[in-house]
Order: sequence, then structure tokens, then C-alpha cells
Amino acid sequence: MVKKDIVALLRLHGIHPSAQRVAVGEYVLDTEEHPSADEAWSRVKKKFPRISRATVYNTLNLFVKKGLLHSLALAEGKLVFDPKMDRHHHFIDESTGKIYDLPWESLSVSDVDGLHGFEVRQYQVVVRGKKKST
Amino acid sequence: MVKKDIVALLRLHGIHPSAQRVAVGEYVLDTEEHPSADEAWSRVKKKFPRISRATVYNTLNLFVKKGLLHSLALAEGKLVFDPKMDRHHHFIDESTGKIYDLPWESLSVSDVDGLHGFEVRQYQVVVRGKKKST
DNA sequence: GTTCGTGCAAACGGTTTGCAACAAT
DNA sequence: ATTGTTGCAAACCGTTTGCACGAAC
Repeated sequence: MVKKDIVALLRLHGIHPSAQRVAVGEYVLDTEEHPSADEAWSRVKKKFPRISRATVYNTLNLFVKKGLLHSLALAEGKLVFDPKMDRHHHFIDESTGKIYDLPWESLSVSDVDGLHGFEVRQYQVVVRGKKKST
Repeated sequence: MVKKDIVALLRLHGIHPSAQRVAVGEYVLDTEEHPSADEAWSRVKKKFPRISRATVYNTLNLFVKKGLLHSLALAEGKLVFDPKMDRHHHFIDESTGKIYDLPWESLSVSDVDGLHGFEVRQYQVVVRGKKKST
């Protein structure tokens, strides 16, 4: 994914592609990591030293509102962002705190729609443990 | 669950049952709600007006450390506490933010142990939607 | 009198907001 | 000129911490 694609992607979602937004998008919309806002900020700052925290936070929230990102409250104390917009599960490494995507098909949950009294809109499995060093 | 039981429970877990801790425990260890620390604080304050936030926070953390509570980062921005210590799933009402326990047997997840590269220690299904008014 | 628990207030970390300066059109 | 975006700093909210007072043994 290159710069031009990010610009097009932002436009497609009704977001004016300012230089700062593109810089944030280039990192956060094309990563398998699950960066926190501050991680995104310090990362983007390398290439764009004058960008402010507020701009990064505002941009990330804008991306979430416009459907380019999900924000996750899986770890304690801070939100992380996930550009993978199709459904999937999450694995959290308890020793490192790192979050990994698990493909939707790698697990299957039965009886979700049979929950009486609850109208299910979405669900995911959250798995915790340790990633094998492989 | 009455006061005496809480005292016994705390003792059983090596926690000195001070009046404040018992007051916190009476609420938070015997609820199906999933109170945040501040909710617990204001709730306990009704019966114990001079209790401080710090005491409530310290007490809750102590309970977690001693295995009487789980702390959950399911909702954005704050932790909530859950005295249900056996495994179960969670349903989050997206309009109210309320969290409900789902019995472990109400759902079943297949293939969790087949995740290659991951050593699974625990997992749960997190379901979001709307609770039916019923 | 030593130990432990408490209350207060200050500090903290992550996030948000108000606002003035600045593009861009 | 209007509209939208940025940077800065202050505010904010949930949580933790330092410390001196107080209760219990």
C-alpha cells in the first residue's frame, strides 16, 4: 500500500487527505500491529516531526468514525487501533501484551444466535496465552 | 451472602477484614453487575460516607491480587470488576454499556487448541448487541 | 510501639478540548 | 471571507502513589 492508495482511501471515505492525515494513515492503516495512539504518534513523528498529539488523536478518531479503523479496549488502560475491518478474533500474548489477529475461520463458535434474551450484532473470541517462539 | 460470609471469605484469602474492606466486599463480591471502581466507591459511600477513593481502589486491587475478583477491560476507558471467578463469556449491550455474564455452556468454541503457534491459556467469547427488553 | 489500614491530596498516563494561527478554496 | 485543519497547552478522567494520622494488637 503506497501513499497514493491512502489518499484515495481517505477520499473514498470522505476524509480530506491532509499531509498529516496521510502520514498517520500510511502507518496505521497498513499495519498488522495494533498500535496505540501514542505509538502511532511517535511513529509518525519520525517522518513528520512537527505533528502534534492532538492531530494524531483526532485523526485516529476520525478514521474510526469513518469506518477505516476499529478501536479496541482489549488491554488495560489504553485503546489500540486495528485496520483489519473484516471480522476476526484476537489473541493477546500475556507476557508481551502484543495483540495478534486470528482469522475468522480458525475458530468457530456455536449457538451464538441461540442466546435467549440477547440480540447479537457481533462477537469475537478473545484468546489469551503465550505466542510460541517458533 | 451476608456480612459474616464476606468476613470469612476475606480471611480465607488472607485479607484482614477491616470495616471498609468488608463494606466494599459486600457490594462488589455479591453482585451480578460489573461495577467500575468509581461505581463501587459511590455505592459503598452511601453506607460508609468517609471512605476514600484510594481505599476502594486499593481494596479492589487487593481482591484481584488475592483471587476474589477479575478486572475486565471490556468497555472503553475504564476497568470493571467481576466477582464471577469461574469461566464464562460476556455480552455487552452497545446502547447501555452494561455487561452481562453468559454461562460457559451457552456457547461453544471449537478449534481453540488447534491454533498453531499459540499456547492458549484462556479464552472467552465477547458478544455485542442489544439486550432484549423482556 | 510496631504494624497495618485509612484518608487526603498530589501525581500520573492516556485522551480530549478550547483556542488562536493557519491553510486552502 | 469562509471553511476546515493544525499545534499548543490546559483540562479531563480514571487510577496510583506518598505520606502522615489513627486503630489494633
